[in-house]
Amino acid sequence: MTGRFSTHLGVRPIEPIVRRLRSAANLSDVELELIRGLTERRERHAPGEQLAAEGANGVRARFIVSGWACRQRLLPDGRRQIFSLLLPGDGFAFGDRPELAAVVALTALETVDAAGVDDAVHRGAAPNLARAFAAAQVLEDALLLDHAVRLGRLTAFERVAHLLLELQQRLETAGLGDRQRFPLPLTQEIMADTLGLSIVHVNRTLQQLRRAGMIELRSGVAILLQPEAMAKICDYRPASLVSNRAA
Amino acid sequence: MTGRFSTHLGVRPIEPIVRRLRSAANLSDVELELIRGLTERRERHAPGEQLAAEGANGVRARFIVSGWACRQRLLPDGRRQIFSLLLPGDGFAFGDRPELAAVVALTALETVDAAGVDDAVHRGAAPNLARAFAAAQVLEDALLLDHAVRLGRLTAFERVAHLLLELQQRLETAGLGDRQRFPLPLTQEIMADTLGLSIVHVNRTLQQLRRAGMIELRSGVAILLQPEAMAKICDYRPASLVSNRAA
DNA sequence: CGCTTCTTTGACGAGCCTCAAACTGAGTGG
DNA sequence: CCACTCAGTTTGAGGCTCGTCAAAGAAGCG
Repeated sequence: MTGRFSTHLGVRPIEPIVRRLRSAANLSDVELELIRGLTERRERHAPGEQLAAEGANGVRARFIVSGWACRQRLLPDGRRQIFSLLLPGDGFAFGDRPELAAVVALTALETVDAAGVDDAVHRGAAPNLARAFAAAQVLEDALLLDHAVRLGRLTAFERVAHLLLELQQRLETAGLGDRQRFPLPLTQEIMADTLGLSIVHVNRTLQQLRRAGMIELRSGVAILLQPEAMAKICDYRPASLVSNRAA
Repeated sequence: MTGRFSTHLGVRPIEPIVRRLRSAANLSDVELELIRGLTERRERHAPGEQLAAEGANGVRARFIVSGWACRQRLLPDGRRQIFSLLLPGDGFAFGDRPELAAVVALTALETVDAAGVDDAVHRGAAPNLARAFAAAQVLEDALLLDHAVRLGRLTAFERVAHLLLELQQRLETAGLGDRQRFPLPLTQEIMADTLGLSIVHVNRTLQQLRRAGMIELRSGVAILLQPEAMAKICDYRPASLVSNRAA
């Protein structure tokens, strides 16, 4: 039970997508209908299922309706690096570029085909949506740079804090959490592979954050008790500030 | 003296740009002339000079003619993370997206304005160039993911080896090195800030590679004595394999 | 030749990893 | 309804990797 954050029976299941796009650009009524009308080719995926292979071409664009996924790469010896977490409202495989990382479901997942929307945008038929997509792309790039800083120059403590703040912000934008509480359906192994740490060390670092009175974690829900203090510690600056100003 | 690799008095100074673009798509004669005709607004920059600020909008597109630069971010306490090294033939500030990282000269640098080329591509006036730019963009993204793996999941030894292999490959593509030898005008501090390591540890890791008989470093020139063995150790896979197939 | 920047070395300590095992909680089947 | 299982979390012990501090060489440059 994830309580108010349950994602599998949302009354308006498409809403996270709408909220995300609207945060980037004002959409026309026609464009809104285009998004809200996305019901074709809705699919369910089990945790661990691969939605797109690394190097794949021509994958159809999809939005994530509920559940979490990630973009990742595996090394031959089993080491894994997760590049980004994909939340409800996020999309992948837009544009016709090859996939540079595998897309994998982390939880039970619901996705919907967005090839039509992708086409409309590239045909020039949806200028506001095009702007929203461009902004989303900039945001994604910015998040990847943030991630590189985390991996290269932050301590374990800072990395965990920084990631939690990023997730809080993104989920709030998608309408799935508030300033303090948000769903966090990740195992510590997933966090470890995201943050470039071992499982054990992630566990100990989370305990540090708890003992410091900064966070609470219970049954898939995270609570940030002192978001400002956390942001100061790890120099967190909301990446979306960039994207909102994209012409 | 960097010998045969000297970059400051090249007979055909634009050639690295041409070679890079040609490796991604076949250019028409008109497009080639467009590139070779780039002589306006040629500029020199001293090491450390900032060519674009983080968050800046509307920066004019430029190609690097000679010298090395990087994209980077600084933390308030002075820590630095370098996201990518920009080599002769590379460009930056293409498209009208905000700069997500500062662009800074690492050596004496020569650049040339490419706003005209950028415009031509976006007006649809240079379809092959457009394809080359798209491929370059994919390659850049792929390199950033490689970088994230390096930072998150490779050991110091693997990181250094992986970076050297990447640079060998990119410089060979630009016509500035061969399978074994290439110019490496980086201080160990720059490598450290690229690889998420301390200067001291980079130094000791380079010595390890030397003692293992894998590399030689002398006065700004790197020699890979066993590129295949190195590639195996750090699971290096040439990122450009992806980009060459971009539609 | 003297300065500065860069590289190298040593000593030491901290952060993070590995191995191993106990604990918890949510199914699942008898 | 209660073992049983399995995935995930937590704890402990020990050690390696990597960082910090400090200072001594080297190398480039005016």
